[in-house]
Amino acid sequence: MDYSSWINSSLDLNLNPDSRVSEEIPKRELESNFFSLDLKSSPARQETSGNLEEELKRVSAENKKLTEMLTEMCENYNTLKNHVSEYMRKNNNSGKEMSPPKKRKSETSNNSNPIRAYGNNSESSSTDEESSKKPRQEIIKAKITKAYFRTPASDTSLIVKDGYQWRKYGQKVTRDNPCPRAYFKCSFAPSCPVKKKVQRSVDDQSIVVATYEGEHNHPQPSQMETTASGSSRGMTHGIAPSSSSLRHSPPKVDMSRSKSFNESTNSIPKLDSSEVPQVLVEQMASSLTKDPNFRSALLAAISGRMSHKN
DNA sequence: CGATTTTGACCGGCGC
DNA sequence: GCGCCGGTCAAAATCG
Repeated sequence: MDYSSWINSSLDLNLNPDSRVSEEIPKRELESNFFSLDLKSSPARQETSGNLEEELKRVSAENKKLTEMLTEMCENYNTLKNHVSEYMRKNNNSGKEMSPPKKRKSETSNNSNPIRAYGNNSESSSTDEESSKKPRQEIIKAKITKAYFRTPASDTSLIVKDGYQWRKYGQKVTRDNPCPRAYFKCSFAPSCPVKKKVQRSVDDQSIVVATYEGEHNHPQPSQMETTASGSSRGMTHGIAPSSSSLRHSPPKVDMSRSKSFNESTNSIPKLDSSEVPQVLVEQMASSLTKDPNFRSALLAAISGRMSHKN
C-alpha cells in the first residue's frame, strides 16, 4: 500500500488566488471578506441595503463552500486514518503469520526484546566481531531499531537517507520476502559496530524497512549535509529523516514502537500514538512548502495584507 | 586508481 | 547428521 495513494497530500487547498476558488469567487470579494469589518466601518462605503443583502448572500454561499471543503478534508482525514489503522493491523497480523514458531531466535528475539527501540545506550559496547561470536543471549542485547522509509517501488537500490555513511557488504533473498535484503556496515568509522539491514516491506513495496543493530560510536557525518547511504550513486528520494536526524541514534520515522505495542497488547493500533500522523503531517507540510503555487499565494497574501494595512 | 557495489561461495545456528 | 536459512566474506566488476 502506498500512503500517497490514500490521500493527496497536497490537500488541494486552493490557496492560489488564481485557482478554483478564485474562479468562482472574484478576488475582490475574497478581499472584502477578509477585511469586512474595516469596510463596514469605512465612511467611504455608501452601500444600499440591497447591496448589503447581496453581499451577505455571497458571504453565506462562500461560508457554505468553505464548510464543504472542510467536511471533505475531514472525510479524507478519516479515510486516511482508517487506512493507516488497517495497514498497521495488517502488518501486525502478517508479522505473526510470517514468523512461524520455528523462526530463528534472533528474529523473534528482536521483537520480544524488552529493550525499547530508542531505549538505553549502555549495553551496546560490543564490537562487530564480538557480537558475532558471543552467545545469542548477548547478541539480543545489542540495540536494535527499525526505521521505515517510503521510496518509489521502482527504486531497487535499497538505499535510504539516514545521514550516515554505509558500505554494502552483502545482499540476500530471504525466505519470507521476495525482495532482496541488503546488508550494510557503517563506513564512516572503521571501529563503528553498527550494521543495518534494508529490505522492502512484503505488504507495501514502497516501504523500505531498515533494521539497525548496535549504536554509532561517532557523531553523525551528515551534520554538515545529508548524504546518501554509502554514496550518492543511484540515490533516489525516500522519506527524509525527521528533524531528529541530528541525534546520535538512528534517526527518522520509527514505527517499531507501535509494532511492539501491538504485539504486547494484541489490540488495534492507536492512531494517536502520533507516529504515523506525524509522518503525514511532515509529508503534507513538505508538499505544501515545495508547491510553487502555495508559495506564490502566500507571498501574494502577505504582500496584499501589508499593502492593505499601509 | 581507489572506493564502492555486486554476487556467488562459505560459515554457523537451528530444527528435524 | 543433514538440510535449510540468514549472515558474512571476498574476488570481480563498476563507478567517479
